[in-house]
Order: sequence, then C-alpha cells, then structure tokens
Amino acid sequence: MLDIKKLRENPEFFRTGLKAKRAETKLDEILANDEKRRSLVTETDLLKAIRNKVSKEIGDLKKNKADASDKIEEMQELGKKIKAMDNQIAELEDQLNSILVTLPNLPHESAPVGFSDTDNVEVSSWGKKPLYTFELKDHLDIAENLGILDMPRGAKISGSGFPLYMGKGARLERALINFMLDFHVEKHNYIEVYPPFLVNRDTAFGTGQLPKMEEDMYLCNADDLFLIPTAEVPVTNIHRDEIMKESDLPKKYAAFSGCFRREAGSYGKDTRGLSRLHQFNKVEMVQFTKPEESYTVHQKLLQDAEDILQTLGLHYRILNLCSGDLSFAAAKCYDIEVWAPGTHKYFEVSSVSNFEDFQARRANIRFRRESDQKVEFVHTLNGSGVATPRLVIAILETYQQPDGSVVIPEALRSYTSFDKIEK
RNA sequence: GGAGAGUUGGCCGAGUAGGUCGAAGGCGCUCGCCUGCUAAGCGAGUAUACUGUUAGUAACGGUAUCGCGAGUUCAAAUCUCGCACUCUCCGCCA
Repeated sequence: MLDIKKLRENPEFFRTGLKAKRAETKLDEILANDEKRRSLVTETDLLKAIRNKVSKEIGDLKKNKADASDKIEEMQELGKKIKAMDNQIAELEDQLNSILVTLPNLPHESAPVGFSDTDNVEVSSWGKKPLYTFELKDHLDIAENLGILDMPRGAKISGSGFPLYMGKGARLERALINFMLDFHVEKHNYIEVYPPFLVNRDTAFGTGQLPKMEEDMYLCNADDLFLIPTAEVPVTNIHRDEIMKESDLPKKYAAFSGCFRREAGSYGKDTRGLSRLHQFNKVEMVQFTKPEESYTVHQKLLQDAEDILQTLGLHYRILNLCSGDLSFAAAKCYDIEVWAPGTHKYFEVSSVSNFEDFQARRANIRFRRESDQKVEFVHTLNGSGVATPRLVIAILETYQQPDGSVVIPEALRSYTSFDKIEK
C-alpha cells in the first residue's frame, strides 16, 4: 500500500513511479477524494466533541433530578447528522481504498526503467556453461528414461502441471528441500519456520496477492481459504498487526512450503516437463528489517540464494529487473536464472525482492525505535532459496552422463544416500 | 459437527441494574530522587490510528479504539444481534 500522506505531498513523484511500473494512475481521483474526506472528518469530529460534552451534561442533570429533555432532543438531531456524515466518510474511504489497494509499489531508483523482461539488466553471473562431448538430452527425456518422473500419471491424478516424482526422483526432491533448509538455518542463521499452506483473505491481502491476483491462487471456496503461491505469504504475515522490537531486527526466517499456482493465462508457455507447474516445492527466505538496512540486507539475501547454486556447482546469471517487470509489491528485485544445458536456456529459480514498507503498510507490521520510542513500518524482503523444479531441471541436465545416468552433486549425497541415478 | 465458558492496555487483572472509563490496582519498562554496590524505597511517566492549529516528523487540541462488525441510546467496555478466535465436554478422525 502506498503512503497517502506522501502521495498528498508529492503526487508527481508517484505519477512518474507508477508509470514506470506500467500502472494505471488515478491519482487525481484519490487526491480529490482524500481532500473531501479530511474536511468531512474534521467537521464530524467537531460535532462529536459537542455531543460528548453535552452527553456528560445530561448525565449530571439527571443525577440532580433536573430536566434535560431540551438537550436530549438537541442531541437526537445532532446524532442523526453525525450518522449521516459518518456514512458519507465511510463511503469516501471505501472509494479511496478500492483504488489505493490496486496501486503497485513504486520502483526503487536503482531498478532500471523499462517495459518488459527484455529490458532487465544482467548484473553478474557465476560459473560458465559447461561443455559436453556427447549429445545432451533435456530434463524430461532424462527423467522419463530413468523412471523418476511421471507427468502423464500426474496429469491423470490431478491435471497437467502436477508432477509425480517416483523412486530416486522423489528422494532427490526431498533431499533438495532438506539440504536447502539446513543450509540456510545452519550456515546463514535463519530461523526455521513451517507455516500453514492455506491462508485467509487478510493474510493474502497483506503480502499483496489480494485483490489483484486472486485469479492466480487456488481458492477453497467452502472455507474461503487460499492455497499459498509461496511461503512468503504466511511467513510475512507472522508479524501482521504487530509492533516489533528494534533489537529483534533484522528478523530472518526460512521456510519450506508447497506452492500452488493456477498460472491462469500462461497456457502454452514453458509447458514442457518441470518448467512451469501448478504445484511445486520451494524454500523461501523472509526478512524484516529497519528501513535504513533493507538494501544492504537485500544484497545479502541475494548471496544466500546464490550460495545454494554455487554449492551445487550450477552456472547462473543474475538480472536486475526493470520497473515494468517488477511484481506488484516489489520496489526492487533480482532474478537468479540457472543454466539448463539440455534445454539450452536459463530458468528463473529465485526472485529476491525488497518490498520496502509496501507490504508492511498493508499488513501493519511496525517496529519501535529505541532512541525515541517512535513507531515505524518495517521493510520486508524475501528471496527464494530456491524453488526445486527448475533446480531439478538444472541438476539433471548439467550432471547427465553419456549413458543417460545422472551424477548427484557432492553436497547432496548425504541427503540422497546415493551418488548416481541410473536405470 | 453438537453443548457450554471466555476474549479488557506489554503482561496479569478490576470494571454488567449504561453516564465523570483510554479504562482501578499490580507487574514490567523509562526518567528522576535516595543509597558504599546491588536490592528495597520514593516521585513522575508509560497505547495506537485518524484529524486540526503550526514553519514544524516540536508542542498543544479534537475524534476513534476494551476480539471484529452492525444495532439500541442524549450517552455502551457495560444492553441486543451477527461473525472470528480460545478453552472444556461429547461425536468424528490422521
């Protein structure tokens, strides 16, 4: 949620930012509405002050057995007026809010201005594309050949985009989750979290999924609960409506969760194998920081995610997303794309975002400064650390052997208990 | 799923024949005093949001908030209705 006070003070700044984010701006409507609302509030508060005062007088009169009927009558009239004005205010607030909640966060100044993913800027990379002396297969061919992934049966059970891992494939999936979670907890000092996978509307609103992205989530209608698209949603909401201690910041959480996405409108794109799924697993890192620290933390968060790929020996590149490609709530975001030699493509395995106070405003997450006891919104950040399906793609394709088998990266072997997947 | 009890400020906990209750008291915390040190003691302070005056993120004022929402009333923490959550018992179940 954008800050209406700042918007009031500097609308042009917001207009420029929103335009870079490719958002429709109705700022004039918001500002006019806000103006009207404030004058009404002032007026109504004045009347309420009178009512409070006179009501006390009535109480005193009655106690002294004196006649108060004149005043009561007066207040009856006043009460009607107040009620009408309160209704008007509520209506104005509804209107104002309905627009405000659909406005995305502004891009940070260090995010390149641009329209689409072609304007994203590669800022760094690690490792390089490995060379092979034999003909490469893509992950689906490898996996089917090894019998570790059964997409047709997944489709039979649930529909397309629901993977069914079998045997060593299932074990590899579980190993990756444990490896990544242990890694972040033990090496990067995150607090491990195991969150609910179903969340209510307030929670989905807090991180910015609602109201605009409702169509992208699975809804359990009978209970009005959403299947989470990422652990970011429940984990960020841990501190919803709370005032945190300054000394608790930065707060670092790492959580595994299943992720469920309807991927509405993306049919026909990246459909092969594990590249785009309705259900997948991910370890997510979430941090709460003081405003002045968030961009330093953002860099560290990126490193924490990179660390996973480096340890697994996978080549990747990092993109600084342009304003137009940033998600609704993000001010800045790095995407990490891992190289898949068989598909000959980079796949996004992690998004590392700084939301500044955008989510904190929506979810009302604040902290108290020790110096002056003032309350402020925290900054929230998160990064995938990382999502498994495309990681599996990269592992299978990178470590495939001429005979169709796949060698397990060293760091994973204590988790898989095997060092090779073969027929 | 059925029946009952509950939800007050950072915590504990008063407060129901509606009125001076943003809310007693205690604990905690902050500042000051006192004191070889510590502890104890004494004094003061200790919510958030919106809004106004103002050059002011300073100061002062107003409004709202006692789980959430609506209602009754001149006036509601206190009455009525709906909802959420917690606890207990029964049923069901991994």
